[in-house]
Amino acid sequence: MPAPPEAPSTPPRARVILNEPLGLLDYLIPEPLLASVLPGVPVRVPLGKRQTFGYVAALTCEPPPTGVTLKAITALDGDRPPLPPSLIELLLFAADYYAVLPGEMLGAALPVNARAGLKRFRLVTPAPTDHDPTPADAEVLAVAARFPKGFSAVAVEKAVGLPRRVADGRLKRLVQKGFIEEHRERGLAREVVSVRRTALPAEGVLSAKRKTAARLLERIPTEGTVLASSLVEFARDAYKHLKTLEELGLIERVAQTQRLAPYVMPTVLETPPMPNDDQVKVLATLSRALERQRFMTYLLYGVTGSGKTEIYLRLIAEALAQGRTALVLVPEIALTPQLGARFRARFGNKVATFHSGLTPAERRDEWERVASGEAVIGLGARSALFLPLTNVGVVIVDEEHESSFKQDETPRYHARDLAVVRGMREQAVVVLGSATPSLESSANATQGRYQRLELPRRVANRPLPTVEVIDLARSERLGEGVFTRPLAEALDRTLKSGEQAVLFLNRRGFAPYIYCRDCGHTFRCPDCDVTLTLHLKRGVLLCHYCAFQEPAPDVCGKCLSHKLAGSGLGTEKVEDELLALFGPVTTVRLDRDVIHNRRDLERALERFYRREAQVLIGTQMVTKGHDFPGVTLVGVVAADASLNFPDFRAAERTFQLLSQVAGRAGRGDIPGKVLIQTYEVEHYAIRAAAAHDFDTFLSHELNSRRELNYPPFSHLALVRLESRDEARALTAAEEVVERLRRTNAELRLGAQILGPAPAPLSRLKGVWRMQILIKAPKRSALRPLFTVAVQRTPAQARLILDVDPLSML
DNA sequence: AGCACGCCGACT
DNA sequence: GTCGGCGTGCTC
Repeated sequence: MPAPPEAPSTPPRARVILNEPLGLLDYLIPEPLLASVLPGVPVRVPLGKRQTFGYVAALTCEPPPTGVTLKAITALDGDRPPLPPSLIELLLFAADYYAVLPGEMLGAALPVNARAGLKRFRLVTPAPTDHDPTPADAEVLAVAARFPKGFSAVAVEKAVGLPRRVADGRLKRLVQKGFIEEHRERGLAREVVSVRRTALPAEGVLSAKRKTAARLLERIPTEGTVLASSLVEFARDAYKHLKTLEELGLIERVAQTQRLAPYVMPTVLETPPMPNDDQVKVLATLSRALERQRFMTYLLYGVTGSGKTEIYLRLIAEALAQGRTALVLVPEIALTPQLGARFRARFGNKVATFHSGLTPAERRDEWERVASGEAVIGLGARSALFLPLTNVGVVIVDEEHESSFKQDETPRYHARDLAVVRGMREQAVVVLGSATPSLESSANATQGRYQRLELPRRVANRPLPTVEVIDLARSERLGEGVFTRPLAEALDRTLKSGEQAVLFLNRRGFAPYIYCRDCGHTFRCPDCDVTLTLHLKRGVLLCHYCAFQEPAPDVCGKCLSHKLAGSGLGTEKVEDELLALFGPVTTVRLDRDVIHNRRDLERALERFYRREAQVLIGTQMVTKGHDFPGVTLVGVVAADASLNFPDFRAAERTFQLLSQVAGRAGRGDIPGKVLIQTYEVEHYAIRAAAAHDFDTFLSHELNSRRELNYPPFSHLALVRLESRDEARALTAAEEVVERLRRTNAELRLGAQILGPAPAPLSRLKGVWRMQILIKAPKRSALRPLFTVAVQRTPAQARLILDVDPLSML
């Protein structure tokens, strides 16, 4: 038989990644658009009966799948800038790696998350009488009743533990029946607002009362315009004050879709400090790599206070000189105004900052400044990974061990890992910096995939603090037993000499556990599988997972006995004890009880920095990179809480926590001292942290991981099934585990499939949680397992797949 | 997001 | 049989 003639060349189609939870879909390209439809170009497309938008991912000539009639692209989307094709490739890689739909990945990458629930619902009162709620209705209505201010579809999905589709369907029916009503949140203004001076302020117009407005006015140049959003950094409610200025006739608003004038940086550019010998050495290696323009990942192991930021700044300057761009990722909490200011002091308006404190409009502004090429340095938390930079020369992930780089909702990507991938695709120099690198990165360095660089000394030759471990089992305790004598005495000396101290404890509240001495009854959350924590000042028992609270009881709920006792301790009790032992000490507390947002955090840190308080008491928050020159003593009240965590990373996290908190001591001229109270004086994580000995910790921990076949010696994935109904969660989990086991056997993947078992937190917010852990010898073994796990969500349960899980609670 | 379809138990 | 109620699959 003669070979079939060459198929007539089909016109190319566009393979589009949509802003919808969908895979790639193909569209015909209308004749006039043939030349302009290229990878990265934004397009409007029909989808079912509506229009949506997406970005061209690729051009293809493949025939469409049978039974599909292709629709055509409606138009180019003129409202959006194109995405760099390399970014689209990254999204596709990530979608595959984390087993999510490409469209879900795009949703996470765009600056204003269209899915974030603009549509909200609220309960109609009184309830309509022409319908009776069916059982399915009642389930959702029960949830609705908990959100008097209104709720999103996502809230129902989470609270009821149903797949999104089911939740949506039920909500729709409830709206039809009149039980709930829909209200839309105000849409985003599409325009970018700038302001311009119109007159010089007459004497006395800006009265003393309008201090903030006056301050803002100073930031507005006499020539040209400045973005309104850029002024938010000088006054939280800048928009309000601008309105005042406008009413006074001092400025006028210029609304536009494009910015006219670049944001003028009012800060004085700083003179870079001279690098020390260690820094010079590290920089030499990094600049050589940058010059060669070949991808390499460096693990920059630099002790706390060793001057990593200066390395970053200089390396970025070199990249910019090459005409390339830079991406800098930092943990959310580390992105302080000081850090932003330090970058802007060097690079002015070339920096775009990106963090959760921005309003949606501000996020879009910063994103578009990058897309337009005006900003060439992207500095931000996790999601800054997706800033549309082109020609990236440097990728930096600071504090790379931080767990906040992993997103804890779908898509559950790890920004550090994807940053390395992005760097690879851009032939960039990637720097992962940390004083306590993660085991994964350390192992990569040991195996030669990354190159390790070191900054072993603090700047200005400041010594590392001395660390002393105090045995809680043997030491004399004072007062209620929170402080041992050595810690109390050290605190006393510090306070008397007018220096500052940091007290760290991993738990907030007063007592994490209340029980009845007569019958043993414990007070537990009705919706979660945890004990309630006593918060004495607020007079409540509080659930730290769902915010359930009830008045602190004075009788046992079961036997009515009055003999209630608290067990364990939290930051509130530490503060109490401190005041009881030392009298009037000024303190700042730093935990979620007192700190509700960035503003609170900044204010509290500022207060301590200015030495308006002598002791800083807090949870994890105190460990993160703050620099307080006055701190000479750090006390870890109890290291055990973190060590006894039911998770294979407990030792690693403890080591990191202790090292980081210890790093807060002695950053000024007086050397620092650290005291760690613990029952586990012999534990290697504690001993190594006390000795500032990362390498000993690393080899210990690697041995233990190898024995138990945990990362970096295996690849993990966690499948969780959630439902309000315990039996449904279990049945669903059993169904999934069966599919996984069969595929594992059939394809001889050699993975271990453990479970189903109740999650360590077996119930949260009324939702039961069953989980399955997959341990695979090779990454490639996971892919087919993901496919069968995700292909069909079992009835009535929510399936969550977490690739490379960081927390298994 | 919006629609088509199929299943199931209840009712004509 | 048929209908309302409900969950699921698909969208190029």
